[in-house]
Amino acid sequence: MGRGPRWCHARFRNFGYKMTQPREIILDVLSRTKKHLSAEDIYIEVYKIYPGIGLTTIYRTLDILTNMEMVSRYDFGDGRSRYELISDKKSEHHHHLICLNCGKIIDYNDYIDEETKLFDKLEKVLSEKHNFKINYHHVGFYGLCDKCKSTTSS
Amino acid sequence: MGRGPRWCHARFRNFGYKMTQPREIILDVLSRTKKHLSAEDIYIEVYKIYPGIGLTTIYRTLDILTNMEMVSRYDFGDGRSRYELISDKKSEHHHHLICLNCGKIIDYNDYIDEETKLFDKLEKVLSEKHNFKINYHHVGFYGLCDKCKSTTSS
DNA sequence: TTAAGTGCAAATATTTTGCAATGAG
DNA sequence: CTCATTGCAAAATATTTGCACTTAA
Repeated sequence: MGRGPRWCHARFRNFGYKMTQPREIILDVLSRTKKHLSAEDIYIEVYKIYPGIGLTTIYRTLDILTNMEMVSRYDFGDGRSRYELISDKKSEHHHHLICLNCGKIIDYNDYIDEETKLFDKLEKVLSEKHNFKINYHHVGFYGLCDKCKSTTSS
Repeated sequence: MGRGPRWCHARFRNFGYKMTQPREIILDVLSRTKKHLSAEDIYIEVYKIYPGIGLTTIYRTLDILTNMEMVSRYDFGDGRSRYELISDKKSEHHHHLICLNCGKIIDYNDYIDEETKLFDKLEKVLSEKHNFKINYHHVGFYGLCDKCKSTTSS
């Protein structure tokens, strides 16, 4: 499935939104930098290309993209939301290890096939049972990373 | 494994903390009200028993309990952290469906056995591969609940 | 006795909102 | 043209910190 500028443009129109320069650039940043960006991370990247940008626009665009099911929004517990483009490609699907001490996030995709199989089943069962439309899922393992494990005394 | 006041008291001491009345009551609230409470939820409950309580103490105690691996901290994307006691009992283990529109959270434990089996394996592999100490994991399915699915036009 | 714990008030940090100006279609 | 979108400044929220007082051990 192609997801170029043309596809996005049409998709925006279908949802009753206009395609604008800030929105195009935000999408570009999201597609170039794959991993769990915060609103400010995105702001900084967009600013390099389009210094007129405001943080408000970042937040509002991310809301729209989440509604359009193009972006997943997740919070790893460091007090800010993180966003990623939702990918079709199996190879890009991944989950997270999150360090409770320093906030470091490690992506992994070991056993992703087995996970996918189970999750496909789960999504089907759960969405029927609870009459729930599932857009995406997240899996996170929380603990202490390499460094913090040896450092932390608390 | 018993987890009464005595067990907790000892555990606190082992970590170099003192057991205090606010902490006891917070633990009591957490054990009576199992599910994903926010700091303020907890504050309100504790206040009923101990009106001298301050929100700060709630936050500080929850930090300690997270460090002590007695509580899991999770953020469902509504801008506040949620906390639950980590349970040994398999029957209490559960995961979540989260509505992106209204924030409703549904607990489920269908296929928990299959999940558990896979996750035990994953935890072992991941913790070795990344030299990471895993305290707990969270699984969340994000989408639209029954009500919001039919209401939302956005 | 004394270091750890507490509550308050103030400080941070993130996200949201009101509003006048701008721009896409 | 017209209405959605934008950026700014201000507001709303959640969480953290400084500090003097209190308390468990």
